[in-house]
Amino acid sequence: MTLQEVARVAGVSPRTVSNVVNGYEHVAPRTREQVQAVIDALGYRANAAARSLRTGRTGLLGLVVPALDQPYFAELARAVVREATGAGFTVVVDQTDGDPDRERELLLQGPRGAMFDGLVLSPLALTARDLLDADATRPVVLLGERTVDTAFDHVHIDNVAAARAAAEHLIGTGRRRIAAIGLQTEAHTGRQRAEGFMLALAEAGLPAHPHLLRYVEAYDRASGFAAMSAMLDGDLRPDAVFCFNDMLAIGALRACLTRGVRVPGDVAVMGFDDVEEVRYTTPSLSSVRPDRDAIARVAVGRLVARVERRADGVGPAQDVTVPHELVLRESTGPA
Amino acid sequence: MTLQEVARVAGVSPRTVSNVVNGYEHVAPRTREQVQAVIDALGYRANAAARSLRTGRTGLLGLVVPALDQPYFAELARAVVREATGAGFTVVVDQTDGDPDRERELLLQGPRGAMFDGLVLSPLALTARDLLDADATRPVVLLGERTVDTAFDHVHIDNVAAARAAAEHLIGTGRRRIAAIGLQTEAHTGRQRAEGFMLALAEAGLPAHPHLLRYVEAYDRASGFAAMSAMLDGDLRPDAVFCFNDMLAIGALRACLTRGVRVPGDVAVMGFDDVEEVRYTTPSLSSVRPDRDAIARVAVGRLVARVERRADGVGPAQDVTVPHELVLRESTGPA
DNA sequence: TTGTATGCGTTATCAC
DNA sequence: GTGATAACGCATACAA
Repeated sequence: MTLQEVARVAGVSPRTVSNVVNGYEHVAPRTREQVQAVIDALGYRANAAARSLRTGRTGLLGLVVPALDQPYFAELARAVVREATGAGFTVVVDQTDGDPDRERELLLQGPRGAMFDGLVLSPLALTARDLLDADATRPVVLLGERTVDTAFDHVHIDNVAAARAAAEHLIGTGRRRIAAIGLQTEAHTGRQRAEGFMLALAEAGLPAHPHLLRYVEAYDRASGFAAMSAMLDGDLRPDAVFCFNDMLAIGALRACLTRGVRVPGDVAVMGFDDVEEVRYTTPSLSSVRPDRDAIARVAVGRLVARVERRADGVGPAQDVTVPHELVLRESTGPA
Repeated sequence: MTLQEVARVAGVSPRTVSNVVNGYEHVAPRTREQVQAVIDALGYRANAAARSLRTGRTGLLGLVVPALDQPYFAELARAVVREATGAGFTVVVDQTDGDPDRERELLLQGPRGAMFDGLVLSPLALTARDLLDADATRPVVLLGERTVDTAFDHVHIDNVAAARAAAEHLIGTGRRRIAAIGLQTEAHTGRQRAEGFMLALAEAGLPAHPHLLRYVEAYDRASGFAAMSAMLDGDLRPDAVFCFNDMLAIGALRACLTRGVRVPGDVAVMGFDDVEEVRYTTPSLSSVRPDRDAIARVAVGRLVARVERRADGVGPAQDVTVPHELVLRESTGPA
């Protein structure tokens, strides 16, 4: 079932059928009607491969995340797919498991990468070097702050300010031995949240005891559980803990309850991301809520603008900060 | 950068370059070496659209699920993406939100033209009529039991047996007023799990009190919370509740704890799906674990076999049952 | 083992 | 406003 056949049946040229299919304006209403009737009758669908070959575009956007089964990325993916669909694009989701090679390969349009018109990349392990070396031929939007002067658009929340606000809230409710779980040596996110946390402590004149600063390998429940358990088994017990994402916080919460440590009575727990799950833990978790819909909207918007070479799609890389807010629930006690 | 140019630079014909690119066997080692060198030097990458147009295949598999931010589907998606990647395919994930029209549309043709070589579809609202009418031109694997004689492969667990085993376990620990949350009038999954539940009750000579049989609109935490709350506010309090998925169970758990109802002391709670999340609730949730990896492996395997027209990829539709197991944790008390 | 030539289905460039 | 026709880049039937 090709455009040619439709043209033959409708008694017009392929050109005219193409015009109808693509909603070209200058087609006689009567002609359009007749052609459309034939299209419907024959159930004709344009061949995506042929169209791509001809136009050089695929209608595919890539979304690259560390892992789809992490609730934050699953929720983000949902939002991105919705946005892209609205803009007439289809989303291909790729998982990297934080493998730098895979992230790099996708950034540089490896085997699969060549297929996309554009890419939303949530890098976990990409270095400044990678970003500077990257000479991508297609538009790329990076999620996360712009740490180095690249040609890529960036979309992010203000992680430093968000973490600082979270820590300030804990301090404001009278907590004094405040711990942090989720520090990382490399990853930008972990470093920025640590920075905000430290700023709040310094500002309040509180010490940052090494025992209360916990590095983790991964931002998952198991790591949060392990880190909190280790902390509770030590001599210096925190009276509050700020976890750099919700999964860590859920693991930490479980560690507390398992040991009979009351939350928020003995320890206040604060998470980050505000995934759906934290509303249903017991106690429910306070968290920092990035405006996920805004992230998806802006990221897809920038990408589509560049792919379609719209007026707002040319020019230098943009750096967009979207809002976040502190969501207070039971785990941090009454304000 | 086309295959033609590579051929010109290498001083061979396009045919030879194509042979090298596609790993065709009968190429002189020396020729292969030289051509490969040119390919590397020029950074040549085959044009996916042209290849698709020529071969009629895209290397894309579609995965259609109700919603990516439901943990079960996120975890399933992750497994499917991993399997497909291993088989040299890329996965496009689509969400239907349980919209029958979208499911039907995707079953029949997929978005943006028939871009997929095959489809894994997890239907929520598709009717027998839809499946019988469907005259898909591409291979489709349906997740969920084969309720009507279609031409599609099916992959599923034995929902009736699984639900029955779960209920039997609750009965075996001495519970007598056993409730179920998650009944549905249409969806097959809900009906099959209800059937298994009822069988276990009947077998034990226990009544199925209407107050303890809860229908829900959606399989999410909020619905579980609402259903359990309503039940606890009534006169007949259950001493156990079997929720037809983990999200319902998490909502139910939260409802119990909010009201001071002890779990598992006053009420035992059992979930279904065994998503990562239920290991970290307090108390941790017992659940039925479908072998998700097996589901993904079989589904992608069947699909790829048919797409590649392998020996095991022809012939009538297959119906594959994969294993499940009961995972006992704190919420159902000691066995 | 490798070269030549053709066509996949579409859109775009020219005419009319 | 519409028709004829030429690419787009690749894989393969057929030839050599």
